Amino acid sequence: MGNSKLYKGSLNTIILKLLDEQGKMYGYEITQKVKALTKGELNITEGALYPALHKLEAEGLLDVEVAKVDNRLRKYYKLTELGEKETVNRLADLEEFIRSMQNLVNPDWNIT
Amino acid sequence: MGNSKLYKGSLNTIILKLLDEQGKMYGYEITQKVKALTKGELNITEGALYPALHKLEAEGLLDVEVAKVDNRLRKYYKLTELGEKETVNRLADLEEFIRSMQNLVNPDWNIT
DNA sequence: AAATATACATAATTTTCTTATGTATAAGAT
DNA sequence: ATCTTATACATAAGAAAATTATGTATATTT
Repeated sequence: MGNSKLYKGSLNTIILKLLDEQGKMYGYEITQKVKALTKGELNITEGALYPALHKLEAEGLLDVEVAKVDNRLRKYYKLTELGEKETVNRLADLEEFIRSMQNLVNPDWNIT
Repeated sequence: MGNSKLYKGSLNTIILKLLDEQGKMYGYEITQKVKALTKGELNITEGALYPALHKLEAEGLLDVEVAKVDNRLRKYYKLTELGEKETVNRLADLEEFIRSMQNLVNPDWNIT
């Protein structure tokens, strides 16, 4: 579980990537999705997620839409046009970073 | 270049891995090696490196040996026995983290 | 002679998390 | 019926780990 502390710096990009894929998501949904996709490896804490969403919104990368489901509040986020452009860049950076890390840590891995 | 900000949390493991490979290295050498291995992608700043080395030494994972080459100071670091054990664990964690990130960011990549 | 490279170090600041705490509703378990 | 867990948001305090700026000193290249 030591891994939960290793994703620093990439949370924003993960959020953008998921929203790009899924169209729109709400916060809690994002935490569950990441948990599922990583088989429990990455657990995004609420204390990290919500401030991150607010910041991305403030930067103009996300739009928010409030909904009420089962008498409970949900805030659906989706990419703005600017957000879509930024997603491409940040994703490219993250992918390059991942490749670099692999090269350092395990040059034997083949990525195809 | 945006990448230089993305390696948070993994610097210690990178240092340990390199020392495991190379036997012993000094600080400046580590920065150059990482730069070379990643083709300029990852640039470890001195403000990050030296405190990291000192901390690893304080934790008992590294031993230091001072040398003078060309009238200039060098501090060679190498893994202690404890350091070697820790390297195995942290490297496994980092590899798992990298795989998780790949799954999130680019599930199409095949790692063989 | 000046600029760049080598080689260390630390302090101030910023970024980005974790942990703790709070509110509120719904669903499942005892 | 009550307690626990899940859903769903939020923020504040603190810690961790970087960046940036600054400092010292020697060697090499221009």
